[in-house]
Amino acid sequence: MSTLFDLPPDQGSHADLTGDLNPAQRAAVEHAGVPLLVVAGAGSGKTRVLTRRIAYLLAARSAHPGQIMAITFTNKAAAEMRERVGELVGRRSGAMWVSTFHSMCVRVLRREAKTLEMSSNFSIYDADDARRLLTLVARDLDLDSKRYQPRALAAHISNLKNELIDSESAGSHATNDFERRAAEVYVEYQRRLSQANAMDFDDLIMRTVELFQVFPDVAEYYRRRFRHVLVDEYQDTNHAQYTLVRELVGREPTESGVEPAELCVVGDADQSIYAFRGATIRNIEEFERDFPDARTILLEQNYRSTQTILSAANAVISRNPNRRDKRLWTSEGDGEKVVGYVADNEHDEAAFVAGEIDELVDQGVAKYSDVAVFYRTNNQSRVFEEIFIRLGLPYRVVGGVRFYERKEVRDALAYLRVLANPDDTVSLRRILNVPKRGIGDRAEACVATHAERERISFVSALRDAVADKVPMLNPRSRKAITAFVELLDGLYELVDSGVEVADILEAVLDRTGYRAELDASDDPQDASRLENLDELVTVAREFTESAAEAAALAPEPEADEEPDAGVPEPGSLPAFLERVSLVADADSIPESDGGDADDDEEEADDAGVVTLMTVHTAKGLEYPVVFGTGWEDGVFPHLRALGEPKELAEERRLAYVAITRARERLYVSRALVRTQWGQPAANPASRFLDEIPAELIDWRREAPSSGGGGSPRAATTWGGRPGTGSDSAQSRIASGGMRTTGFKGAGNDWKDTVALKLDAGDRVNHDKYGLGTVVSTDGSGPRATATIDFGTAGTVRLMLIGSVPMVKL
DNA sequence: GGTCGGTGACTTTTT
DNA sequence: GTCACCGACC
Repeated sequence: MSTLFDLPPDQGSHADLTGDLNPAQRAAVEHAGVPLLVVAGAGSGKTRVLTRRIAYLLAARSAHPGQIMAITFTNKAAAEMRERVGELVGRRSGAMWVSTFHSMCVRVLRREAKTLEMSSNFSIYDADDARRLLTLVARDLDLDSKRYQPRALAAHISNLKNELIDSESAGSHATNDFERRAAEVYVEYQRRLSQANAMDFDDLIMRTVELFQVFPDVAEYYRRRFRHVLVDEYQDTNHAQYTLVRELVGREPTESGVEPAELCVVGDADQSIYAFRGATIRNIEEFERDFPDARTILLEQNYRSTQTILSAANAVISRNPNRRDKRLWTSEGDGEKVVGYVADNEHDEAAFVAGEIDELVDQGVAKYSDVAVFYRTNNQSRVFEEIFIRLGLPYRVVGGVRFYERKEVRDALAYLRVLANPDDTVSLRRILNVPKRGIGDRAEACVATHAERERISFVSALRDAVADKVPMLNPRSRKAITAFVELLDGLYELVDSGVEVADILEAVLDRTGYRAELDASDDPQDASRLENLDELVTVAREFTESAAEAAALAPEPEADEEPDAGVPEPGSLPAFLERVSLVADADSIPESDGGDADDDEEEADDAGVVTLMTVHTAKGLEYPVVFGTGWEDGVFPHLRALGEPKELAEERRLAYVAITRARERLYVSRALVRTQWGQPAANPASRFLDEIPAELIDWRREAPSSGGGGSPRAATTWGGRPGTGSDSAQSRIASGGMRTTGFKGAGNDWKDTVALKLDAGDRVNHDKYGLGTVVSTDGSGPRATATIDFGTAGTVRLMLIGSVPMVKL
């Protein structure tokens, strides 16, 4: 870049890009040179900074669009960035790579397939495919499916891949029996993947890193090309993604003199909530160590929420140990207090939420679409749905089983995948007998054994079966297989003759009898399956159409840009499959601010619908009114996190995410008793509730203060000191646990110790439920629970953590 | 080869 | 409570 123009003194177009930014934002946009970390608190305008920075690179620093690579985690984020950059710089944005980690890797891998000695039309296996393959592998290795559950194996192998540990070296990293066996599974799993010409999600990243590391000239090509690398949500990167970024940027000039690219990462360690998927907060925390001359800019001014909401969020997150201090603030004033509510049970809680929404809407304070209800786990949506339906309150649940995870959709896609990649054994075996056509486990095993023995693919083995070359196969099965192979061949002909995806899909559904079977059924679920399949056909139809439109107005290819080799032709079957593999995002989230939402599927009136989702799903979104529900120890924070300081810290970040989604009004609620796993459980108040300063909360309803209907026994059995009589202290008492009024540090304080040791048969007296007998106990340490029969008061499962309002007799 | 009933486990999930 | 998987039956 010419130094002459590095610091343009006064140009109007640059001022447009930075004039309305606060000083920190402007610094982040204008920064040049050393690696830059932008620590962007919730609602601090991070997307704005990223998009402005890209536009600024073009306008003020004479960067070329083709030199820019911006990486996100979700397709939604990528699409939003692409759109907003497009608004700033116009069609030039077409030459940038703005994509997710995974699609960027797929693009590279398809281009460089030859180098890796693989075919560029590889299938992409998602978690479900991976699990199926692992089930096959584990079975073939004679592993006990209880001890070596495919889920656990999948998780372990995924972790290894995230750490860039390949199958050959996994064995030497194993520290126990499970890991040693898993390493064997890993080896065989990789072999089968490669045989199936497939990669799983984690492979996409790992193989790209490997490509860059093993072939420095390939790495140099991309390094020379991408002079600016921007990474969004940096706190969510795992080790493999981190390494990928490093390889892409480079540390020092290459032998032929290519300087490292300019790196800008944006993230917020406090919003890291995907550690369970391998994300490591270390990457953002150690950025300055990884890039020793790096610069860090903090964005703390918030443009979303009231100061009350921000203060609540700050107070909660500040309990996390070892964090970089950061305090969100706003110039917009305090706003409403947080509203708290203690419900008797989850139905009562849902009724409160529904009633409150109703009132807000009646008073004209909010529209339905302004409101979101958050919960920790998907199953908690049920009780809200029940009452919303009863009251006729329009709502929509986001998440849960997603469109592309539905069985019928996956079946249909498996057919398409087999048609695009006949070696895709997992998909082939999935549809072998779907719909039922008389090819059972036994026949499948014969074919599989034959394939293994002859070292041929599963499809070839099927053809051998037709030619009667597969031993032990009974004639009936052979006939069924012959019919199946003929069916496939008919479909292959369609593909070869260039029929468009939607029509191939229609042919699959008709010729296989899949649609006919659902048509004939009177199960209402099958009716909705049919609808989903129709929807899939529509998606395919639109995919081809929009590819055709895009081709018509595509920007001129850049001079230095050769066409991407190996990348599927737009609109084609392989392109469609790639799209649906990498975009598992069909359930669109209703817009909170109405306005620019596409109203295609808006059935309700213009007031929109209430949105229900998990806190995880809510990340990155914002709503004027937020209901945070189920704030109970054992629910949120989740039971599994209670004894683990690290997991507890992640739950607290989740609470921080939940709170900071709210713009104007925040509600937090909990239930004294909640049915979990079919049994009522009395959970204490979430410790996160205690962490919100009492003066910020307006308790609409508190727990009964004197132990409810039970005996008037004194509080001599617990270790805490008597309550101070303040609002929040009272609410703590009745919940089944008095808490200290003073705050303790995060992590392992007295709350995490078991107060009461119980065994089946013990008699107890509980302050609320009275006399009871312990039926059973479960879990240990901080997860200990006891199921207790209180006679007429019912049978209740209680947590034994912290101070329990109960004595052993 | 297909179907029914019992057993056990059960977070969160951007791709 | 519910879903997925396995083993016993038809």
